[in-house]
Amino acid sequence: METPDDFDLRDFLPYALNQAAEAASLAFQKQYRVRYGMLRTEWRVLFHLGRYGPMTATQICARASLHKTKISRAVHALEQKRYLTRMAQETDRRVEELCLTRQGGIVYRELYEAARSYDASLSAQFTPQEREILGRCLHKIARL
Amino acid sequence: METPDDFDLRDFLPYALNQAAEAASLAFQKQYRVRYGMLRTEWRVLFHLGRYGPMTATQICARASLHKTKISRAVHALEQKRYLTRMAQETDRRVEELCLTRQGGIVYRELYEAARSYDASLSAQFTPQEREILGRCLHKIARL
DNA sequence: GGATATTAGTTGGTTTTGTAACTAACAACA
DNA sequence: TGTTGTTAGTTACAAAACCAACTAATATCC
Repeated sequence: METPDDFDLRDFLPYALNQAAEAASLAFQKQYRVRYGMLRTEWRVLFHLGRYGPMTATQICARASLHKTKISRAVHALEQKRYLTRMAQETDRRVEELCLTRQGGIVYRELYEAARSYDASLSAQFTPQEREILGRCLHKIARL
Repeated sequence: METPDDFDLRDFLPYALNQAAEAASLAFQKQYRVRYGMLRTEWRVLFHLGRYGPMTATQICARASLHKTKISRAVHALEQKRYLTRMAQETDRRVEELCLTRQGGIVYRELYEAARSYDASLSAQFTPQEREILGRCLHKIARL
């Protein structure tokens, strides 16, 4: 039996997801990359702290499903840029609570707005129903 | 005016796309990574040659929207593994037509089947309508 | 209390990617 | 022809990601 030739690479879900993710990330990257010299992981950490409040590296790990070495380096970089500070915990001296500085907060809010409007412009490509289904499908795949 | 707090990171399309793409890729990666020691780019090049027939590196570039250095390295690696051969063109000696070997073809067909069945298992998570919309949205975003 | 295991976070070394400069072959046109 | 420009593909170097080993603090349990 021969291989049927009806399966195009573009229809392969992991491939299609990657192409779309790359295109979307690349476009948004410009916002934080050239304006603030941030890397994607740094932006994510910044976002987490800005959006959900101070937390520890491990908590970001869990929320963002990023590896702890990535977090560690991103935190270091953000610290250098004076976007966050570490606060030693007295209850457990291994842990440091991470907290945006005033400046970090300002950058966060700017990027937050940029993210919102970028998301809106992407979402505008679709009907509300499509957008809703897209979001739901992506969540589901991410959780698999 | 305060920043409205209704925009979750998980709803940010580039983020959701990345999370989903990573989850989907990671799972399928095992197929080619551990079984054949291939990288993602290598698998893509292999797929292109197997699915669409012999072609040059530049043609793969265009089809796969991969950078030529990635292709170059992937081709080299696949050559080392004896999965493809290069055929110098007489009309233009800069160009080499890339062609799967018999072994390369066998690996391709195995991975092709693995991809099909993986895709099917992912797609089974959704209704046909959802799957259709998902695919269409992803294509659209990738082309932006 | 003290040995052992766990957890938080960092560091070092290797892989992989990204970017830009490069070589070689061809094309265009004076 | 010969100068200039373009295209195919490679290579070299820098940036980033990945993985495994590490330190330091805490928890467990005898």
